[in-house]
Amino acid sequence: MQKAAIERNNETIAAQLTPVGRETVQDRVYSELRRALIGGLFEPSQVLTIRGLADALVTSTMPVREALGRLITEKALEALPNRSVRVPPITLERIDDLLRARSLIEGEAIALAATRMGPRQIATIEAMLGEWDEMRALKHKKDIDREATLNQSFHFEIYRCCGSAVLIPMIESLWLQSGPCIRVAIYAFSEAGEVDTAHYHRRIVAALARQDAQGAREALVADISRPFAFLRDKLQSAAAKG
Amino acid sequence: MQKAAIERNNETIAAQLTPVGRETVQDRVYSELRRALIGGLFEPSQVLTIRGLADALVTSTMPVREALGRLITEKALEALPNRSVRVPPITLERIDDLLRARSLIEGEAIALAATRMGPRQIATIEAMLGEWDEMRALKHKKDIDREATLNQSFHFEIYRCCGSAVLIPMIESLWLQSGPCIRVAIYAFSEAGEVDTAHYHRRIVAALARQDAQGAREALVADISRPFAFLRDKLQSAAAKG
DNA sequence: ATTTTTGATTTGTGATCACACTTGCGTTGA
DNA sequence: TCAACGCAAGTGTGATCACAAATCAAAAAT
Repeated sequence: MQKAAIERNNETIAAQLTPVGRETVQDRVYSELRRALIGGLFEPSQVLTIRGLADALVTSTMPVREALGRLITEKALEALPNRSVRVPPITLERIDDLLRARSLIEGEAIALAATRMGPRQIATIEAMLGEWDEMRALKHKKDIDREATLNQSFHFEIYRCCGSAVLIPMIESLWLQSGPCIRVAIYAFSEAGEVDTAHYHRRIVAALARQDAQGAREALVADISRPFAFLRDKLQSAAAKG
Repeated sequence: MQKAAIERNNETIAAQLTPVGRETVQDRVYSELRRALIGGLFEPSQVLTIRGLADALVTSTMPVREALGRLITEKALEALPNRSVRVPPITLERIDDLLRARSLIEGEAIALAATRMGPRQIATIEAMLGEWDEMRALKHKKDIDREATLNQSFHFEIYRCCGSAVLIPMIESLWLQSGPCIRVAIYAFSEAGEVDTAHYHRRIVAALARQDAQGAREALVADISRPFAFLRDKLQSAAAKG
């Protein structure tokens, strides 16, 4: 009985191989739609059809309809009484509502993270700061997508440190809901002279580095408030006109 | 052209008829599973199968699998790597995590509601208080289900007044997640000499009646903390033994 | 006696089909 | 000219089937 030897051999193999994983089609569809939603690829009020998405994603309707159902329950999409689904329209109340919820929950998450982040984690997000500057220096025009992705990574790298398995999915849901709104604001931002986002991120990192929970919370709220405030003004002036 | 007359006739009919609604099977399955989860009919760590539930609910697998998918995304259920689904197990960290999130979000919701509830709404929840006392007086033994239902109605009647379409679904998700845990505590409660829940509810109503947002928040946190604290102790002593 | 292997059953996933409802457009009627 | 009707294309929902992976139990091997 070479049980120990076999065991040891298996462990050696396991150490060299990387798990292949078994992602379902539905998972891929869901992830793809999430990415599109957070990235603002869909416009508010846009109607989505199961067969249309299935064609676009080159699958059958089955994975798509389940993914849509999931997105509807987290309020990333909206089920109309006609049984068609659309991305929720932007309203003034919704903007304020989303900002309030995000300030509350993401504020709490970063406050928790402030007391739990070690030098290792601080270094990670500082590196992202550098990456950000670098990207800005090159000043590529179409990097608005990369900017959004980096911004997302920066925030969630912090939130992950809050140590709450309950808060993080809620934050993801909030990003999903505010994605289509935010993107509208971001586009407008880059046209109207742009503010330095990196400045806000630096304030956040500074507060986290000195473990200042309250300071981090305030810096974060300032950061996420900007696009919402911008969007709010835009909507109000549009309402005044029309 | 009797257009006006026809219009009037149609309105008369519409006033007498009640909309029939068009609830799908999937919606019914979803609601039923939600009810079971919040009510704690499923035990933590219990594994659920699609075909098993479909048989129990007397439908095909299709509506069930979509409902399960939705419940998984809101963390009411958990997808194992084996692709089977179970109700999440209770751990100490999870209990603390859930209590913190609920205090934060439901606390905010009740604080908002405190400034928005009119005499009409106050009267409604006061009536529920009376209903509660009445039920207690009869002292039916098996009314633990009704108690839970009434408790739920009481809380959500308040939350509905916070005027946030974003916070309420999150609170529902939190109840869904803590349902299985809470029920364990409630059962233990009713065996170990029970505390007067109505007392806590009265404190909440009193604070709301005088529009005391901070007082209402504190009273609410005290209310929802009890079962969690109880469960926490129970789990710790069990861990000390085992 | 313990472990491994083999085979049968169960389970989740995806595809396809049938049906009912909605929508859009062209025709018919006043 | 315009509203009402009717037909056709499109869409969501539910049922059923095929298949692969997991689970479990009995049999075989060590």
